[in-house]
Amino acid sequence: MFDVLIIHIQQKVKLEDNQIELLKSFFIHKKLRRKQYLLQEGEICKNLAFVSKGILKSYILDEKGNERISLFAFEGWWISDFNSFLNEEKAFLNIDAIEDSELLLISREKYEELTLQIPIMDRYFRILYQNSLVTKDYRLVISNNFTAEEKYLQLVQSNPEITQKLSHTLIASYLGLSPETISRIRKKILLQ
Amino acid sequence: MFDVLIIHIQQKVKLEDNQIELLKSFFIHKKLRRKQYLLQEGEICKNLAFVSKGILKSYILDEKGNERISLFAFEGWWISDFNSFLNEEKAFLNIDAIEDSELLLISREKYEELTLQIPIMDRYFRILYQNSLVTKDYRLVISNNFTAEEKYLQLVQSNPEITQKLSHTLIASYLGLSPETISRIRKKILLQ
DNA sequence: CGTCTCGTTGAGAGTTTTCAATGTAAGTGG
DNA sequence: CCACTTACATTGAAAACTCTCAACGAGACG
Repeated sequence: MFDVLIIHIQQKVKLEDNQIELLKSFFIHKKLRRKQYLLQEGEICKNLAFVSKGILKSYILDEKGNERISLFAFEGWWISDFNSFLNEEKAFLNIDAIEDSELLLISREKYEELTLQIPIMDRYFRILYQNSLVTKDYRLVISNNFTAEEKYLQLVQSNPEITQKLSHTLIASYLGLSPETISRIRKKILLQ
Repeated sequence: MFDVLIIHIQQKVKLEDNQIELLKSFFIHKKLRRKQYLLQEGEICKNLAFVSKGILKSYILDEKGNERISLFAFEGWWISDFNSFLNEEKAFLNIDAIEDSELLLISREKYEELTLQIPIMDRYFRILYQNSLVTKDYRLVISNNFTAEEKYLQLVQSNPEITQKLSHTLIASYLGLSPETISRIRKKILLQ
């Protein structure tokens, strides 16, 4: 149950056996069915979630009720409404499961306690967030400056997992494009 | 010279006096004239820079040579091409000074050493990056889903420092819009 | 005084979205 | 297992949005 998490952490920092046992005690295991919510807009995001199995997505709803996806979280990824989680403000994101999933949840208080009791977890999260920032910076540059076609091609190249496992509708939403645009781009690429 | 940095760090974690002295030894002080580069595309980004005075910007150049800004760094902010800095890959960002500035630079090796010698700096950077992720997540949602007018209004509200101190051209570039679009939005807002 | 940058405005072009229609695939309940 | 419903991908046409190009005036600076 904790294998994926422990491996993920050990790739970045070294944990002692007793630390591993202690670490496990901070988490709660949770299963999520397909389409089941982990978080809904307006709630306080109580937990940081590690995906040990499955795929989740976070998104906002636009004025017409369409999902605008901000993140896919595959196995080995963390997901939450970070602002809500850290500052106890109302979540503006929704989070739900794209397929049946399993999570390890840690609450705000436990998260704080964890980093204090196992200081090297500060290092783990520092490195995790550091890498995450690189990715987000790049996504932001792409979002602001690339055309629809460039955005799609770049995603296919840099993140095949997304384009292989997920529907075009989800991909379109993730890229901030309409499904029709994705369809037309794919057609154009195939004809070339 | 180190005041801004020390205060910034102390807001997030507690440093002992001897740690402060040790910390200072990891940094190099550097002055940058207006328009002077800190980093150019293609170089390896050797340093993480803390802005103790002034304003810097990071940007890519599009195919026509236009600057597409990814970040403004005001006093008390960090700036770098994070991917290049961490992974020693070629920088895809340029960084230069918008006005005469003063920086505190720390190299990759010193950064590593710093976190090892003063472990609480892992915590500082963890919290720093954590907050930065919240901001970037939000920027990404806006970039993908908001109209030009919504982007501008949101920036004015949430980040008045940018709209007060910087030219419309710079703001346009930061938002991924043309200067003409910003001009038209401003006109429309004034008429309302 | 001349030069350069910046902000504004107009017109036209290009890109992407929206709306509507259709066919297909997938999921659900009897 | 089949009928029904729902979701997904595609296509066309029109609308909306934003950019590009060009021109102009104002202000900063040497």
